[in-house]
Amino acid sequence: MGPNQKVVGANAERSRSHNRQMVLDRVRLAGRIGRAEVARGTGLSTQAVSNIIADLLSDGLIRECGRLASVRGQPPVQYGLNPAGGYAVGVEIRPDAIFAAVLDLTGAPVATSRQALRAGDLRGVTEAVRGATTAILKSARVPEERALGVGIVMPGPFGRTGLSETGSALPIFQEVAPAEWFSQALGLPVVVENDANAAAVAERVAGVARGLESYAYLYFGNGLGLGIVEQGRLFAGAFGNSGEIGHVPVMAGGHSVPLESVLSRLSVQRYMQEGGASIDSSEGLAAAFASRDARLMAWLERAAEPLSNAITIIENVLDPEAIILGGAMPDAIFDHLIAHAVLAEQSVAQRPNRSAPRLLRGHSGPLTGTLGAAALVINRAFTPRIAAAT
Amino acid sequence: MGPNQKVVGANAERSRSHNRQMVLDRVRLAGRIGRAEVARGTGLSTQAVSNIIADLLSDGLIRECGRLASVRGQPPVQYGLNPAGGYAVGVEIRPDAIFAAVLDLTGAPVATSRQALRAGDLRGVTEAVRGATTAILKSARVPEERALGVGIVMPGPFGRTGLSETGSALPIFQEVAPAEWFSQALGLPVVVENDANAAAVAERVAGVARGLESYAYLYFGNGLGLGIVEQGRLFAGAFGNSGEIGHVPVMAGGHSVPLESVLSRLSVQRYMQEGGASIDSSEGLAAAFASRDARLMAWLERAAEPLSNAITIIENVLDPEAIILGGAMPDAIFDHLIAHAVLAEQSVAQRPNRSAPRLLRGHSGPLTGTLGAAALVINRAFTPRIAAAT
DNA sequence: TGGTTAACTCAGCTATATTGAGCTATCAAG
DNA sequence: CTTGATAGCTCAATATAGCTGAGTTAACCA
Repeated sequence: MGPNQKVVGANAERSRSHNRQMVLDRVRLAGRIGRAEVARGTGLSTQAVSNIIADLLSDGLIRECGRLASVRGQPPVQYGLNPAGGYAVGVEIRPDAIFAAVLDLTGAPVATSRQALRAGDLRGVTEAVRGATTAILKSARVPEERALGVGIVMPGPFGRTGLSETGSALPIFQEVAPAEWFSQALGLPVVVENDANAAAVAERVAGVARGLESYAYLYFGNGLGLGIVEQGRLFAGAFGNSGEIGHVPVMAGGHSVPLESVLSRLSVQRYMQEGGASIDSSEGLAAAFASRDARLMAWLERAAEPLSNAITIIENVLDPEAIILGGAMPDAIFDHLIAHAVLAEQSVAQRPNRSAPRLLRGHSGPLTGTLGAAALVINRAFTPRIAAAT
Repeated sequence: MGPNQKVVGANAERSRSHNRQMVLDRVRLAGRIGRAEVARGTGLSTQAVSNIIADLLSDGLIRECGRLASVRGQPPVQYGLNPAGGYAVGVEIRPDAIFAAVLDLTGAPVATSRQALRAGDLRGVTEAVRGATTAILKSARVPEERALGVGIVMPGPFGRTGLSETGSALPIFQEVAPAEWFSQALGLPVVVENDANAAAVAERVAGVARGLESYAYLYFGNGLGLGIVEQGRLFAGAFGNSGEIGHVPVMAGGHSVPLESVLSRLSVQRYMQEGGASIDSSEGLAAAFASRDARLMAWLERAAEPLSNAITIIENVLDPEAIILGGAMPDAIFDHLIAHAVLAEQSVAQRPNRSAPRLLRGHSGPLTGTLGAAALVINRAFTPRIAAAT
């Protein structure tokens, strides 16, 4: 969240940690890989890679996975991630509940939980997060030393902004820096992001963005957010509030309205309600779509143009490899939106040699944000940086 | 341009180079600074800084600038950049001419030149760039070993895109990677970017973005581009074509048109021409503005809304510290645009504790791109990275 | 069976940062 | 004017970690 990384001087120790993470990232990306190939990919000597691999093995983060039968020479010993080598907790703070999840090192979910949030004040939220964290770690039987950290997703924007009055943000964190606060309270490393960023990272850890370096994630939460990843790094903006694409004005019905008022979870719910149908669950939406509910189809019709508009903006401003659509809506609706989006012909994205489609469907469903929160931690464990968290 | 940096393994040697650049960047940023303060700022030991400073001194990149009278203790020896320690060449390739400039290490211009471009084919352009480079280095009396590199600005988008047919790009570089090509041809390190990115970097090296880490530069060239800098790094996008904000559709006169058709140098020229006045120089525009030419004022009036629109998009999607307006137009017009832009109240940018205004005027005038090209090189010399240029 | 290739290992080397002791220059208080 | 405090700086010793080059191992191929 925000500028929480600072470029820092390199020394032997930090070099090692940087290289370790780089090797780990290679292993993750490749699935299984030999040392020599890691060396070629990282620019390190085989010897250095050997030492680091030995380290990672003894830490239990990776494991041997047989040998590759190659064409010539000694067949390389393959290494892959050890799923049980580390676990990440994800916590999503919503107005009325705390969702939690545990992922293993490969990004596979191990446990999920939900508990009501009674008190919305600082102490109440902190206690609830602490409770959820210890409970889910216990229920997933994660040994203490295998807990890599906690990712927390909470509604943005962060800090004091002109949007604070909208009530979407957690006002209790306008003054307290949430990451440090929770890290202190939980005794574990903590990453805090908004839902869109978390979802974006999750797709890279284990999802459709695997192998992508630069992409954008259009996240349908209550509002509409945009998670931006470039060269493997989250784009945070100066104050950690990038990606508020929901507030961009678009034309709808002849006048200019905020994008998220016509393209978001809340928007579809309101529209359905105006039509007489009250739907407040993903299942309800999925059912309405399955039965081709007229009101829902009308909303989809109406949403197509603003969506295309948003895509044009994202493609031209950010030049991503692909745009991922996902969040708190049913799969089928995203598939429909993707199928019916009108993609501009005149666009830098309209390149003949694309490797990924311009639009992808990401993880969807009510737990997207929670799983994304945990993915933040996994991602950080794999991201090399000669930079210290503040 | 594009993904031309690759994260690479750290070793002692690369650590040193990283630290060197970090120290140099501190010195640049501070103007004059003592070793102890550099050490505190970089996280290095004073000893390490001492060694690096000695290195930089003997390389002539920095120089002693007296001592600071501090409150207590031994007054620290101050160091500052040595302007003559290195020179950067900037080359801007336009359809009909090659502009060149030389900057010293502090970013101050030392020489500029212009020569006609006869042949627009690969060989012709290459020869012209080589000619311009050697000529201007000679005329500025830069010793060979003091030439840091060449920054080249050419119209994007780069590579094959859906926009290639628009003719704005240099088609000869659709297949050849320009940076490697010119580096080979010139025997010097080469950085290639589009005009907007170059201008953005220039403001950071010596301009209004000094001290800013995350900002966006709205560049008025023939079209309209956006240079994005986050945490001191250029945001390139997946294929080096980020920032094509000119192609984003906006409402004007009741229907949707590309932003740059109502907000760009070409747009104002066309509009004036339709009104009967043919203006094709910055001086002409400045004069028209000074005399409050009715047609120009009408254009400005018409441009205000699309500009506000663009600003809203940039602020919400990128959350910059500030947005800089600049490029190939007169100062006065930018000042007018800034004064008359309507900034959304409902924006993440509307924060109470801003340090920079939301809009700034950057360098303007016909040489903005050329000077920016040279600034790219300066910037690279100061940017620490455990990453090798490809 | 012997040659070729590539992966891997071992031991010594080197580059660089850190640590701690000690020196030096300035300011402020007595 | 002396003394103490503070901060900048230097020197020498130490530690970390990656690199190099020679040697070993395991497969394939003729």
